Amino acid sequence: MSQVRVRFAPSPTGFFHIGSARTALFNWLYARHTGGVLVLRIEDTDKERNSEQFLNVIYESLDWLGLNWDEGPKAGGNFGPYRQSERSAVYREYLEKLKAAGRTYEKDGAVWFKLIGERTEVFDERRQKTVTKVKVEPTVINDLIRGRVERVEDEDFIIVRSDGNPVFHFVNVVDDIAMQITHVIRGEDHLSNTSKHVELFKAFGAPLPQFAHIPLILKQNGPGKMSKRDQGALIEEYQRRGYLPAALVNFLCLLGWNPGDDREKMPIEEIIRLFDLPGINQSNARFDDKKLAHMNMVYLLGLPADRFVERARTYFQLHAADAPALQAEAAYFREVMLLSQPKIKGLEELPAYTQYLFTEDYGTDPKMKEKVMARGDPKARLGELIAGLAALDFSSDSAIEESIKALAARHGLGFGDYQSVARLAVSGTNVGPSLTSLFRVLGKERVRQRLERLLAAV
RNA sequence: GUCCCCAUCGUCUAGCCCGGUCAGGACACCACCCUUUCACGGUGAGAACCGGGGUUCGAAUCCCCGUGGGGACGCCA
Repeated sequence: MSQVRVRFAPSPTGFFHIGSARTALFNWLYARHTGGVLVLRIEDTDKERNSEQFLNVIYESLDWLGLNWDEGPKAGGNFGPYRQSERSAVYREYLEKLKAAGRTYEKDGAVWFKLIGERTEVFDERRQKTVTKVKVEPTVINDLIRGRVERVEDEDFIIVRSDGNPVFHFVNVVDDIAMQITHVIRGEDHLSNTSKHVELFKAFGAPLPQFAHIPLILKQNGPGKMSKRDQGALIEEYQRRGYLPAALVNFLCLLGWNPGDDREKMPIEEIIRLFDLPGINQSNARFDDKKLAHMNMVYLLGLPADRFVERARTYFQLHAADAPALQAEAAYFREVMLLSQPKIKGLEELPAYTQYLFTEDYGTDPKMKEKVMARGDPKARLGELIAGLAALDFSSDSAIEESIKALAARHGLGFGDYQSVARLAVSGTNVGPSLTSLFRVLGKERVRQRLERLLAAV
């Protein structure tokens, strides 16, 4: 059995979105699973829409997701060039083959591919024009995911535009032949096109690759497939929001594929081991950002301390470069981040979640303040805390807890009686790490200042 | 409109191929527990075989027809 060769063939005409990412991912998984080769081919035959900027988005997104390619731009290979805009010579050569075989003709300045069979003129209501139908045998494709699919391709189609540029169907097939692609793994939106492609393969006398049409990702709200304009569709958005690429990849794997049991969070090596084309679902999947967010949290929770701190710092640098957090000592920054790691769902919560730990200029949640001040005698508690502060043992979380409990006991109270007002004083809010951790991290002096400031304000 | 694909909780899905399970898990939602706030976590609840025929002792599972969803029908890819 010869080596598997698959390709991911994006067109740099838009941003890189979730659907493209999953197609790339499934090709990558299959290549890695079989020990085959992943080819990256840039389909930039449409000069009007092509752009270097979009091309870089593709490279960066694949890179971020960890989907490396074995052949293609930047990687090289024996079947290049890998940008279709640089392959005109190849297309000319293949076009000559079709011409020599009598399978083309010119009309309106464009080159058409000629089907073989009896021809009749019919009026097409939808397109409001007369078209030529050709009586041909149905094209059969044995799709690895869908099984046997039969479709009749009964109209000639353009393969070279009047401006001389070849179109998608033609270059796609020519390159799959020239690059010796063995498996075509692509979105189901191409299933109907496949009959055109099969006709071309046959006209070239080339062996058919195996086809595997994967289900589409539907937009979360409203009808239809996800497009680059939809909310949450772009890969770069997740990159920007500090999502872990491993979490996104894991999530994407589970959209249309599963290991056959209940496992969800899985190391990529395990996914590669189990992944196979026939295991892919046949039905479309709706995108669910809540589940993605959950997967991201699970990965965040599982990150080793150093890696989490590193990610956190990168996030701050990207989004809050002027944040006091980045001015803080590395050890302090680390401590605050590790306090936050088990509490947050995404890195994007970090700046707001930790802001009061890096500045004295933090706001107070008015609703929270009202609530806390309305219950018990918070001013008295504040006074007691300040008076007893010098005697509190700040050496560890448990020491702080014990000494506050002791202080509370002297007044016939419990820890809880001091908690909410103390938290309000040191953080201005009611969400955050445990109070003892906040005390310890802030240190006695800053805690004193904050307690006194609140007492003075009420 | 024509052609192609698909159909299990709100969502992602297991089970289907090789008919016999209280139709399982996860996200979301709700309740309770844990708790020093907020989360995490734990327990529990509610929640699905699209409809109709057929085959069969027996159908989520096999077949047919509806219906619904999706896609394609460009000198876009």
